[in-house]
Amino acid sequence: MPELPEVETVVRDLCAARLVGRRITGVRVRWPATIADLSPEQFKRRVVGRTIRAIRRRAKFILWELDQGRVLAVHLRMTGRFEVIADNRTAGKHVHVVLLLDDGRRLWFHDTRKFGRFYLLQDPAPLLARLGPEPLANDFTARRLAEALAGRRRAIKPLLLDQSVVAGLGNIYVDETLWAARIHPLCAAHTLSPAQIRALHRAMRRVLRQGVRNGGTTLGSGQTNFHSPVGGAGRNADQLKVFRRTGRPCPRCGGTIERMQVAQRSTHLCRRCQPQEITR
DNA sequence: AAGAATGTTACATG
DNA sequence: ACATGTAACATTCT
Repeated sequence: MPELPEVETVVRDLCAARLVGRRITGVRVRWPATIADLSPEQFKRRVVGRTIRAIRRRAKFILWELDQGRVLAVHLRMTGRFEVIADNRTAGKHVHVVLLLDDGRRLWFHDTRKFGRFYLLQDPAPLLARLGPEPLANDFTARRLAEALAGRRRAIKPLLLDQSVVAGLGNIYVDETLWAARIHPLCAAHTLSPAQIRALHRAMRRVLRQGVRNGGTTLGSGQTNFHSPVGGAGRNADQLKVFRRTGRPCPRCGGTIERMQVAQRSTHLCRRCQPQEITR
């Protein structure tokens, strides 16, 4: 579900819901594996009483900065989802963590597939140490992208999915970026021309910014699809050019969008716009 | 009703 | 050290 634009949308939504300044007055853990490294009891003991000082994003992590120098880093993985609850509904079976707040509201963590993780840390630096640059940061230039790709002989798609190369892209936005840059997903990174790297850089930022502007991508209508914490679906699905559009016409050239497997992920492309370079 | 699903990591092999 | 491939996590959706 969540890639950079979705996680950014979640963080903005949590901030807009005025969670900063609230104190956590209680914790319920219904699926202990969600809490990394700590027992639910240890987690509860360390979190209850803390005040939320700030909520930020790094790559696909949501960073809850608490008082006493603690940070709760949450990774949503595939189906993790926060929901701010202001009434007295009862939690459904996929709500695995509940945080009670001092203003009477609750925060639910839904996660159908149970891959999401909460890391409660004194210092998040080790967790974040291996992440590559933020693609939307002001200082992420085409030159920095070129540096990140320098000397790499791997195919470009698996490299862009690798969070230590660039942080925040996932399967949707990589396919959309490569289509926009007219680059074949199997193209070896070291064969990209400077012009292609500039195109890739521009495409990546345009595609991600559009995703953020549209409040993320919600695919289909199931429970497991992305929703921001106050319940909204993202509006970006309409803007996707190739992702899950197999067999439909390429919006740029009219060719047929194809699906192939790359790096064990389903990959969508237009072969006419994204020719595979001959690599040796 | 089999296969795929927005993510990551550990492990094996080349 | 680099690269690639597979399995695993757990459940739902098409």
